[in-house]
Amino acid sequence: MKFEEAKSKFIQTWGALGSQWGINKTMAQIHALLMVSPDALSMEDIMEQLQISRGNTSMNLRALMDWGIVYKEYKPGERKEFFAAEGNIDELARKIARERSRREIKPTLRVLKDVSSIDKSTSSEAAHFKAKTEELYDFVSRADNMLEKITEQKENWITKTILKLMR
Amino acid sequence: MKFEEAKSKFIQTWGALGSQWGINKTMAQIHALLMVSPDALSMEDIMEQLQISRGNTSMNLRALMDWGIVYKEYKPGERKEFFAAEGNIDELARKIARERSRREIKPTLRVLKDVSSIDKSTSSEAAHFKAKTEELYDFVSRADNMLEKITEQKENWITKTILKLMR
DNA sequence: TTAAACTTTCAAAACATTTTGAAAGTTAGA
DNA sequence: TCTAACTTTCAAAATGTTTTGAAAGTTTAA
Repeated sequence: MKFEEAKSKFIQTWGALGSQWGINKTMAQIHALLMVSPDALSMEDIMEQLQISRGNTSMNLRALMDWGIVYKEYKPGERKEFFAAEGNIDELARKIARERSRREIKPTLRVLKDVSSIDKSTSSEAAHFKAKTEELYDFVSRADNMLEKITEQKENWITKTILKLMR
Repeated sequence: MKFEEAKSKFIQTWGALGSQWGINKTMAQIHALLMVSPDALSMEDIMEQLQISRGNTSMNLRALMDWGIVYKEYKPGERKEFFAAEGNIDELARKIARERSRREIKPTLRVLKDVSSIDKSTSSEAAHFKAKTEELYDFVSRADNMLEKITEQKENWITKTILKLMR
C-alpha cells in the first residue's frame, strides 16, 4: 500500500470508529489527521486535506480541545493558529477515559443512586426494581473505580495492568 | 420518589446513555425495561409501556438478542413470545465487552496492521505515519488483551480485578 | 387445510444530527 | 486608529437515523 492510500484509509477508519462511539465522524477524522501529521496544521490545511468547510473545522477543533486531546500552537511570525494532537497515546487514552467518566459514568451513578432509593415495601415489583438498580449502581461504581485505578498511573499503564492481571 | 417515577427515570437515563455509546435509544430503553421487570414481557407489553410501534419493538428486540443480552421465553399455554434480559450483571458486561471487541476492536486492529505496513523510507512523513500507527496498533492490541483477561473469569470479575490492582 | 394469532419486513415519514457558508466577531500590526 | 487576516457563529440545507404502520410472512391448533 502507498502512503497516501494508507493515510486516507486510516482517517476513514478512525472516523467510522468514532461514529460507533457517539463521536462525530469529522471530529474523529480531524483527530486522526493531526495524529499522523508530523507538524501542527492550520485550519486551512485541515479543510483542504479533509475537504470540509471552515465552520465545520472550527467547531470540531473546539470540541477536540474541550476533550483536551488537541492543542493550539502558535508559530513565530505566523498570524494563523496551528493545531496538534496529543502525541502520547497513553496520555490520550487517559484523557478520554477521564472525560467519559466525568460526562457519562458519574451522572449515571447519580441517577442510579437516586432511583434505587425508593421504598421497596410498596410492591414486589418495586422491590425487584430496587434490588436491580442497586446491583447496577454497585457494578458501575466498581467499574468506574477500576478505570480510575488503571489510568492514574502516568506511564505505561496498559503494560503495568496486564502484568498485574497475569499474576 | 415513587416507584413509577423512578422506573421511568431509569428507562430514560439508560436510553440516553445508550445514544452516547452508539446504541439506539429504543434498544437501550427496551433493555432497561426488561432488566427491571421481574417477569418476561410480551411484545405487546413493551409496546404499551414504552409507547412505541410494533415494528420498532420487533427490530430492536432482535438486535438485543443478536447481542446475546435478551432472550426469548415461551410460557406454557401462551402463543405469544416473551422476552427477558440477561439477569446477571457480570455476565451482561462480559457479553457487551466481547461483542464490542469482536465488532469494533478486531476490525480496527486489522486496518491498523494494514496501514502501518507501508514503506517508511519514501518520506519523513511516511516514516512518522508508520511509527504512529504501529504505536496505536500496539496500544489497542494490548487494551483488547486486557479486556479479554479481565472478563474471561466468570464470577465477580470486577471485584477480583480491583483486588489485583490494589496490590 | 384454514383461520386466527402472532411476528417480521420495509418503504415512507418523522426526527435528529451534521455540515455549509456567509456574516459577524476578533486580533495584530501598520 | 484602521484594515487585513484570521476565527467563530448560526440559520438554513443536506444528510443520516429512527420510527411508523400496513402488508407480507409464519406458526399453531382445530
